[in-house]
Formats: sequence, C-alpha cells, structure tokens
Amino acid sequence: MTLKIHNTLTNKKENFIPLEEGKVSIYVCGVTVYDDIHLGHARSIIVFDMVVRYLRHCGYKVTHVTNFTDVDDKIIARANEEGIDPLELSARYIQRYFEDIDALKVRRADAYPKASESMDVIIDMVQDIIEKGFAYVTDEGNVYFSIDKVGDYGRLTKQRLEDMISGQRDVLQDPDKRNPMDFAIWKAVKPGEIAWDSPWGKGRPGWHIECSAMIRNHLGDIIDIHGGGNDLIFPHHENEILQTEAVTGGMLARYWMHNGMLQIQDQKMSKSLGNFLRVSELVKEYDSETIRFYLLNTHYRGPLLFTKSSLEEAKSSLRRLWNLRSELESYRAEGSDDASDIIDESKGRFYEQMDDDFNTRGAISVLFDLARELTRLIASSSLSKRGASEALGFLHEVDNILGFFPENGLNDDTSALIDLLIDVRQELRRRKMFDLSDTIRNRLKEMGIQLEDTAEGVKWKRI
RNA sequence: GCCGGGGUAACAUAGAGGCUAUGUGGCGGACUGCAGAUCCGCAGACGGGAGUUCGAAUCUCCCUCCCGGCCCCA
Repeated sequence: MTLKIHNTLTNKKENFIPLEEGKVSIYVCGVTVYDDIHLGHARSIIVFDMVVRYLRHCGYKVTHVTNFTDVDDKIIARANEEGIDPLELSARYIQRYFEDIDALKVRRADAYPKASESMDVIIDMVQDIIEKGFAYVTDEGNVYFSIDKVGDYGRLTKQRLEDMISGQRDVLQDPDKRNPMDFAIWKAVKPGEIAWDSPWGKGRPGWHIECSAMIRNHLGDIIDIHGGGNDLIFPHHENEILQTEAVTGGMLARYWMHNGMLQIQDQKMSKSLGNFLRVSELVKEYDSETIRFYLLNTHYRGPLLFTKSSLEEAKSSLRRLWNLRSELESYRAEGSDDASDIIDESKGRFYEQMDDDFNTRGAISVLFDLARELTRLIASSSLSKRGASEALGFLHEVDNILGFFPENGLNDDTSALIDLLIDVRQELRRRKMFDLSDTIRNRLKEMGIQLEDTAEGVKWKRI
C-alpha cells in the first residue's frame, strides 16, 4: 500500500515518493500574526498536523517547518493604532497562537521561523535574484521580481498571464514597475514603518520572499511537501516558486497540498471579512477532540460550511467512539471471540483510506463500522480479553494520528469516591428509593460523570 | 471574463461503472424503576437534460446553481 497525495502542481493524485528515502521535509505556510487565529486557520493547522502525524506513523522521519509572517502592512497598521512596536504586537499574537494550537492538541512543528529574524537570509536571496537577472531595483529602492524573465508563469495557478491581467483589481500601481504583474520582493521604507538596512536602502521584505528564503534556510533547495490554504495558491505560492527557481534553477517543492476553505454563512471565514470564530472562544465551549473531529470529518480539500449544529453533531458522533473505548477498557467478561478478522479488516480499510490522499472522512466511517461490530460482541460478552486489548491498541494508533481521544480517566482517589457513591446508590435502588438514587446520578452528571446501569453492573465514564 | 473545487436521502459528509455507504436526526422494537448507553429493524439519495454501455450517482457532452482564487488571506 502506498500513500497517494493530490498534487496541486499536476492536479492529480500521485504516489508519494520522498526525495530521500525515509525522510520527509514539509513546509506549511503559517499565519500573519496581527490577530487571534480563527476556526479557518485551525482547519489548515489541524489538517497538516494530521498529515505530519500520519507520515510519522508511516515511519518517515519528518521535518516540519511553519512560519510566522510578523512583518506586514496590517501588523504595522494595527501596531500604529495601538501605539506599540509592530514586533511587540506580533509577539503577542504568536504567543496566543501557541496557546490556541496547544488547546487543539496540535503537535508543534520542528521550527517556527519569523520573517523579522530571517533578514540575513532574505536579503541574501533578494541579492541573489537580482544578480541572476530576475529582479530589478527602482530609484525609490523597491526591488521587483520581473515576470517577463520567466517563460512559464502560472504553472501552479494554471492560468494564462493575459487572463489574470484582465481580471486584476484596480490597485494603485507603482509607475516604476516594468510589468504590472511584477511583484515586490523588497519594499522601500515609508514614513512611520519598521525597516531594516539593505543594499537597496532601508526597507522590508515582500510577502512572498520570506517563505522562499526560510524554506531554503531550514529545509534546503528542494522540499518534499509544501502546504497551505488554497487561497494561497495565487499569488503567494506561485511567486514563491519563481523566486526559488530563479536562485536554485530547480523546483521548490515536489508535492503541493492545499486545504479547502472553511465557510460561514456562505462566505469564506476570514480575518479581513470579520466573520470569524476565534479558536480561543471555541475551545471554551467545545473540547479539542470535538473540534478536531469536526474538521477532519470531511475531506481536507473540499469546502466546509460551518454551522453550530454540525459542531454539535460532531460532538454526539465522537461520543460514540469514546464510548467504545471506555467499554473496551472496562471490559471484564471472558469471551472466546478474538474478533481478529473484524479488527484486521478495519485496520486494513482504515489505512487504505488514509493512504488515499489522507481521506480522514472515509477512515472515520471505518471506525464506526468497527464500533458497531465490537459493541455487539461486548454486549453479548463474547469478546475475548485478547480481542479487547487488540481493539484498544488500534484505537490508540488511531488517536496517535487523529487526536480524537481525551487523556484517560481520573486519579485513583477520585475513582474510589465514585465507586463509593455507586455502592450507596445501588443500595438506595435496592430499597426503591429512586428519587435519592437519581439525585446522585444527576449530581454526578453535572460534574461530568455519567453513570450507566447495565446488566453487567454500573458503569461510569466521563462525558 | 479566466482558473479551481463542489451540488449524494431531513441534515452533515464518503464513494466513483454492477456490491446493504458513515454519522446525526426520525420512526418501530429489545434492554431499563426511570435515564443513559448499546443492539436489531424501518423509511429515505445521488442538481437538470442528452449520450456511451448489457448496466451510470460514478464516463462524455450541454445546461444550471453554490463556493473559492485573480497581489489582504489558512
């Protein structure tokens, strides 16, 4: 079974073959840090967290780099509003970013380079591009990448240059640009802006160059996977390709992966549209597992329309899987069925789905099929101990990839107290004092402990 | 205008020529003091039209609607 990845470059699913056997380098475009991250960012972050987790599960040694754009027009504007230093503002949101992704159980990347701390490599790269004849310096100290120097513009975007020009917005163009499609790789300083010294005078990097430079600096000339939201395909990723290729003469990334947009009320959720849902708010209301489940319960490339009720639905669905785990953990009967055929088949199907361009939705369906089969065996006490622990092991594997299960249980003191309450309640029930027994159950439920009366005795779990 | 992704049962989503799709919700049943959980069963589908084929939700063409991108973006 080989992993297939949909490559935006070719628009096809391709067998994944890393440059160096057993190793994968992956760069995922991060955020511009001038505000809190929203659920749309979380989708991208969690999708690529899953991708990295899965690649590691497959045995690859993965190096994952994600950047922060901490020098940018909007950061400067926001900082000026607040009357603080732009880097102070970005530092604040970087810290919040980490708080948010930690709350979502996202595993940290191996490096988080910032534009502001990568000026040397950025300036070197700009210089290199100029020297190789792909960029020019204007009198005002702007450096533009010259579109006319490349023969095949639009490889990733798959559009002809003329078509893009005709669809262009009316933006104020610098008259010094030789071609309106030329883009800035270095911007000359304007009054009140943060700036760095460069051979072309004071200024700051263009948006696209930081990624090209940081990729090269951290991962080398060519990387295996480059990821990000599909709103970055043009112009950001297109231009990254041009810059890097101008310098290295080779390709930038072998596989380009782009996640679909999260939509809310039929529009893209976006900071600039102001229709966003902060992750920091969301995690107060929903556990991270539910949010992850919601986001991964659809294919990463498709659009996802957000509604509150679909998040509620994700919550109910996920509880089913949690229930399976706690049933397996507390399983005490000694049946004879190892369920090895069911478990093996589920594993096979699960990984088949994951290998098919990370089809988490399909993989999740397999989990529910398994849950039904297994709970049936549990209910009839025919599952063997061995089968139960086998199944639990698989759920553990799944959790390692998808992050769907919470940390286990309560400490022993607490569980001893719960057991005591259960004993008392059983006695009350025996005496048919149901109002009191129900009170205990209700109060425990309020505390997040669900009691269940079953044929095999009383079970409890966290909800 | 150009490029890309979509339209699947009440809802959210997989699937991609013939095989009972998954979840949530609904209805009926089993279990229960009640609740919960779970199991069993039922209903319900592939935007519209033509074509290819023994057979199309799946392939081809046309139409239609939605969303995204076209230098603010995950």
